[in-house]
Amino acid sequence: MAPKWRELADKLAERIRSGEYAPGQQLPHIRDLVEAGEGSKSTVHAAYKALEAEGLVTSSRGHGTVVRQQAPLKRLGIARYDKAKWRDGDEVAFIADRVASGRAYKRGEQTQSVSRVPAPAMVAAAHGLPEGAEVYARARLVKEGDQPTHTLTSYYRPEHVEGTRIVDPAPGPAGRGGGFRVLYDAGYDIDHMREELFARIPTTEEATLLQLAPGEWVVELHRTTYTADGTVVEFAIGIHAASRFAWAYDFKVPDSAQEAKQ
Amino acid sequence: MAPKWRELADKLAERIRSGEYAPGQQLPHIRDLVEAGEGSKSTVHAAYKALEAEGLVTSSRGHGTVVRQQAPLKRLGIARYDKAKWRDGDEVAFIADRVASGRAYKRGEQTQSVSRVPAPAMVAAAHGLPEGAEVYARARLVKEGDQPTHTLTSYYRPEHVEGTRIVDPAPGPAGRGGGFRVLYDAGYDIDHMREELFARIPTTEEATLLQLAPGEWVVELHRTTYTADGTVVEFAIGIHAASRFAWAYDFKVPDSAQEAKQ
DNA sequence: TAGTGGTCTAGACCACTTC
DNA sequence: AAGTGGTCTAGACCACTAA
Repeated sequence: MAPKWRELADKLAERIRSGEYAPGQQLPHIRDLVEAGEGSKSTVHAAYKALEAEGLVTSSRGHGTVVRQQAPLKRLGIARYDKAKWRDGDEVAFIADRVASGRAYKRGEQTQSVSRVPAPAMVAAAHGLPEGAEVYARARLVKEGDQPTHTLTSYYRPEHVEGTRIVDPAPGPAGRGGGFRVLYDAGYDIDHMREELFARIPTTEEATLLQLAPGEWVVELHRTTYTADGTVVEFAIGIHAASRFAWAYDFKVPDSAQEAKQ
Repeated sequence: MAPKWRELADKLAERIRSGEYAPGQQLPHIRDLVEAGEGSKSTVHAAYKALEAEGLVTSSRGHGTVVRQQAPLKRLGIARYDKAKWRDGDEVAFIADRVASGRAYKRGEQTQSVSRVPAPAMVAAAHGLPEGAEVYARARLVKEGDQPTHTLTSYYRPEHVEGTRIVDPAPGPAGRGGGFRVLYDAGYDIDHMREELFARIPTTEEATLLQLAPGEWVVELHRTTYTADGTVVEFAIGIHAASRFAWAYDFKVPDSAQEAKQ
């Protein structure tokens, strides 16, 4: 026998999924359900809290409890890094994504700050630097309208970017074409990348910054960008609201026996 | 001012992270903390429930509340599909992963069932079949010792696998070399793949099957496998406990302008 | 001011495990 | 039987929002 609060939560969840309670619509008030004999206030509240943790509703004092509308997944493929976009045109990679998905770019959807900092251990390892060596950190918070979707912090070696637009802490994308274009103009043509991703529980700062629903996880993405000779020119860490993104990768099936013959 | 239960949870979380409460160790009993003036039983319980949702502890009736030990992340790179492993040797891809990570393969760590079913919409789309067309589904539950880590269900077109070992519902990997080897022997040499992944809340069945901690998310992976001529020979859906895996991908930066010239 | 969700208490009782 | 976490209640009070 499942607990009473769990049964109530499941009943409401079922009605939400069936569309009986539509996105944006108010759920019954807690006190009404108490009145209706669904349990004490604590019990009904526990059910509502479970629904909130499951991402189905959001509650706020004074307002009530409303069914969340799920933003559609944003699909990220490696095509978002297409050189044609940032080298030949003047789109920034992440803006190109938006154009492709039919959303207009709005000013102010990205805030940026640049600073010179001692490299955290992971950054130092990626760049092959001693821990604590100084690097430039370019931190962005990207929004979709009012809603923050992810942070992205790029770390550069000073000798690669000193004197370029990247170091200029003006807001907005790092000039025409973004960071890759700046590196390109400085003689560092990016060639290949490695992305590593995993999901985890957000820190409280991340939960606040990204306005995460209670219980929502984040996906942390590590991107290492290389030139053709294997030099690391950028290491970036992104923190994404887990419910808003999907990633896709295409690759050849490796064959180490074949490579050995060549 | 944060709620009392939140403050208590944060205090305990801090002690866990600092190592004061080591993995496997018991946390103070709820009634003891009530005695110590940390609040009423409900309040202390709320704090413990939050810690459980955050994956820091597990509680069970009769036993108590102990600090969880986090299994280390298992890193999945595309090297796990290396043809040399399953074509020339007799390792199955997922077993090769374990060998690489120093874990021994134990019999019974994978359960398998094969059935002929109408294709779900997503599977039909991937295979280019009409919805409801029949396909073979090979479902596995993979464990690490006693702990389930992920499910993986492969869908094949009947004409590709009819009469092969794949259709034989015997337990264990699909014979020497696994599913890819069987396809290879049947004349379908796999060439490239597409993987798509996203995080979501588990269904209640998944939470039970994978023994997920309350609040833990899953990562759903869609793998489409092609031969050189673009034929889809396998579409697989994996459900992973989100806290246990990391994925890595290496790729060239695309350049559509360059490709157009070629 | 009235109405919303959120917190907290004290205590009863339940479910499960160990002795 | 004793001890653990989990559920539930009734009611008081708090924090926030809207009219």
